Order: sequence, then structure tokens, then C-alpha cells
Amino acid sequence: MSKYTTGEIAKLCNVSVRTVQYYDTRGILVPTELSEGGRRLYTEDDLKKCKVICFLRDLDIPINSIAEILAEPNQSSVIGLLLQRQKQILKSEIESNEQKLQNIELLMKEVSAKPSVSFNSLSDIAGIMKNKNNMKKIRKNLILMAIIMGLFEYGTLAIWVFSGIWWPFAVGMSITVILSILFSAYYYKAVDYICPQCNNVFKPRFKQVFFANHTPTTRKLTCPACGHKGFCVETAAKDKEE
Amino acid sequence: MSKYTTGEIAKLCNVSVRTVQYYDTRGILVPTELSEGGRRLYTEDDLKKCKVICFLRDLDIPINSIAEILAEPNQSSVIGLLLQRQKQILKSEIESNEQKLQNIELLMKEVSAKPSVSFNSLSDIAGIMKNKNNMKKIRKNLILMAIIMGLFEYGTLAIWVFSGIWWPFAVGMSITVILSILFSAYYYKAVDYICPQCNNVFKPRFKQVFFANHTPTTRKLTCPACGHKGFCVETAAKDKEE
DNA sequence: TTGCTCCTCACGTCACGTGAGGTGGC
DNA sequence: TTGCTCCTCACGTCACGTGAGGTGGC
Repeated sequence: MSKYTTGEIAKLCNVSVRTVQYYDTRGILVPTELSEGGRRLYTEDDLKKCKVICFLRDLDIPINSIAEILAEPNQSSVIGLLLQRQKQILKSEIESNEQKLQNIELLMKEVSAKPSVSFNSLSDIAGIMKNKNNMKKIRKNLILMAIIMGLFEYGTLAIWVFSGIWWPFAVGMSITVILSILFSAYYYKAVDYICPQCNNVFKPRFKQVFFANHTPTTRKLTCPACGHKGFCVETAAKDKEE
Repeated sequence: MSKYTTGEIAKLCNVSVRTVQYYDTRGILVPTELSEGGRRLYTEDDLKKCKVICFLRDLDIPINSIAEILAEPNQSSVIGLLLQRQKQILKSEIESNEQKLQNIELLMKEVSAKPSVSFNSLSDIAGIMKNKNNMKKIRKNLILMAIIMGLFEYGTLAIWVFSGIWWPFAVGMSITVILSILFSAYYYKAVDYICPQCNNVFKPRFKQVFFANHTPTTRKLTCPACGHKGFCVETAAKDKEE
């Protein structure tokens, strides 16, 4: 049976000589034999092993994990777990990168709208963007809760209509009322308003907010600083959101 | 004007004290003042600067690039270029991660189909998957070329019909014929066949392939090893594809 | 004998995390 | 005086890349 040198293994697996040597020092691909001069000699099986290692590395599976598989007597279950975990890791990486991409695109839009941007002026833009992201989160939370509550209501209502059992609906209705109050409180806490006249950021009384005329992103309020009465833009409150 | 300590800056920017210190040693956030005891003291402007730095770091922009922005007199253009480049980087990272995710899912399917998988048996699966990916690439190339050629043909045909100029169509047709031959040659070179009887992998004569009965992934051929005549599955040829 | 390949140190990468051992500031 | 915060080394992380200086193998 012919032996492979380090360079041959490297070429056949499409990696550098250094990488093959490194896999030896890490103990995941120890050459079967050494020549008299101290050169690494690999067998056909070593080549196959190296290909599998490279295949797993291409999936970003760390060397330590590969070593774990090789050490374990029950390889099958370890492989399954590792793949499962790696899948999750890749998914969350994709998600976070997509979030970053969105932010970059938003930032580029803001930047291109101005004639010139200095490092310092990025501070304002970053603030605006953070705010937008926070508001998005807050609204997403509310919509999610509203949907869950809605489904719950229709479900219990359906039970009432089709099987005549009325108390789940009554209980659900009570819970809904209580939760609605909690959600309003959450929203009230999470959101401040900006006066369109003097740009003052303020948090009005709960009653004022609750009964005010409003659009999806503004509310008709009286500014405590300048007394102006008009539609104020919502903004994420500064303290301890998240 | 009040001064901030390292810990305060860290808390307000949601990073570790070590990170703030590190930004000092890297020269992108040098404190305006030092106390008598050698403690870092930051101003309001330093705080803003740190927030921008953290904002850019959240987009995975490296510290060296941030330093470049700060060093450059014309910050605006550097910022634009950096954002553009970071966008590309994120996009390609997402793409490569999605590719990896697809491969993991494919691998998990193959693995779960077997009662037990050892490290060594991954070699075969890896081979199969590499092959599938290669065949996908080869087919994608061909389809892409076919679409381009088709559009070209219809375009020149339209010119002929609507303006009476016939020679672009004639020239296009000639080119198409030549390219078709080249594509056939490419496909012939890139693909081998597997005998369903003896699992021998072989490359038949061009003529045989060209005129053979076929489905999208198989072709009716005679195996040179066992003489069996039947539908053989296509597989990516081993030599120097890619 | 001449190239070419391979060998072993050993430092560099990147953005910090994590102690150790000491001190400032309220 | 007692906590708490901050200081500066200095090593560790991760998977190699990149020389330097020396040698094996055809």
C-alpha cells in the first residue's frame, strides 16, 4: 500500500501543509508512520479521515468537537448532537447577520440623505436607529401578545358556541381585561413622546396618553415644556428598556 | 462638566471595562484626561464617541477600519466606502452560512436514514454530498447558459421579424450551434456514469452519450465492465472539476 | 550536486476575557 | 478603615499563516 506525504494529503484535501501538520499536533490526524528522517507518512485510511475532517471543518465544526467524536465510543449519538447544535449556531448567525445587514442598509440611507457625514454626526444617526429598532421591538411584542390573546378569545368563544361551556370564555375575558391593562402599562412605560415644536422629550400622565387622539406613531398631547398642543412622535423611553 | 470613569463609560455603552481600556490602547478612544492616580477620565464627547464606536463594532466593522475613519480628514467618503464593503462582507457571510446550513440539513437526513453512523462512514456520505453539490453546480451552469442563449436567439429573431434585419439571427444561430457543441463537450467531460449492476464508474464514448436514451439524471448505456445495458446514474467526474 | 519538500520552533492574527497583584478614591 | 473600582502586566482564545533556519529524498 502506497503512503502519502504531508504535501500529498494537503493537495488531495485542498488545504495547506500547515493545516495537515496542525491536525497532527491537535491529535485528530496523527500519521500512521514516520519515516527515518522524521517525515509524516499517511495511509489511505488517513486520507479518508482527513477528508472527513475537512468536510466537517467546512461546516464550521470546531476541532475540539471533531476530537470529541473521535474519542467517543458511541460516535453516532455525538455526531447527531453536534450536527443539531451546529445547525442552531448557523441559524442564529444568519439571523444576527441579517439584522446587521438591515441596520447597515438603514444607516446607508440616512448617510446618503446628508451632504456629508463626520464620525461625530454618526452619533445622532446611531441614536435615531437604536430608537427605531427599539420601537420596532416594542410594537412587535405588543402585536404578538395581541394575536395570542385574540386566538385565545376566539378559541374560548368557539368552545362556548359549539359545546355550550361558557366559563372558559368568561375566565378568558377577565384575563384579557387584566392583561390589556398590563400591556397598556408596559407600553406607557416603554414609550416617551417628542414635542414637534420644541423637540422636548417627555412622558405625559398615563390618563393623558390613554385617552388621547392618536395615529399609529403619534399622539395628540400637550408639551409640558412649551405648552404646545399637537401630535407628538413616539420614541423609546431611555431608561432600562430591553 | 462632569467626567466619566472607565466603569461608567462601560456601563453606559453596554460593554466591559476591559473593552474600554482596550480601545484606549488601540488609540481609538483615548481619555481626554488622566487623574493624578493615573485613572482614565472621559468627557461627554468621549462618551458619544464610544457609543458610535460600539455602534460600528455591532455591525462587525473592525477596529482598524474605525481607526482609519478617525485618522482621515475626509471622513464622509471613508464611511461610505466602509459601509459599502461591510454590506458585501455580511451578504457573502450570510450566503456561505446558508450553504453550510443546507449541507448540514442534507447530512442530517442521510445520517438519520442509517441505523448508526461512525466517523469513518461519514466518508461515504461526504462523498455523496460533494457529488450532489457538484452535479447541482454543473446543471446550474448549463441552465444559466441555456437561458442566456435562448434570450439571445429570441432577441435576434425579434429584430428580424420587426425590422427585417436578418443577419443577427443568422450569426446568432451559428454561434448557438458552436456553443451547443462546446456545452455538450463540457457536460460530457464533467460527468461520469454509474452502472446499476456492478456499481462501476465509467465514462463512455461521446457518441454513445450523445445519442443515448435518457432522463434528467440517468442515461441508457452499456457498462464496459460487466456489459450490463441499462439506465446509469450521472455523477460528477472526479478529475479537476471546479 | 541541485531543487523541491518537509521538519520544528516561534511569532502574528483579532478583540477582547480572565486572573494576579497592586492601588486610588469615597 | 473597609469595600469598591480601577490600574498594569501577561497569558489564553481559535485555527491556522508566515517566516526562519535547517534537513530529507529523489
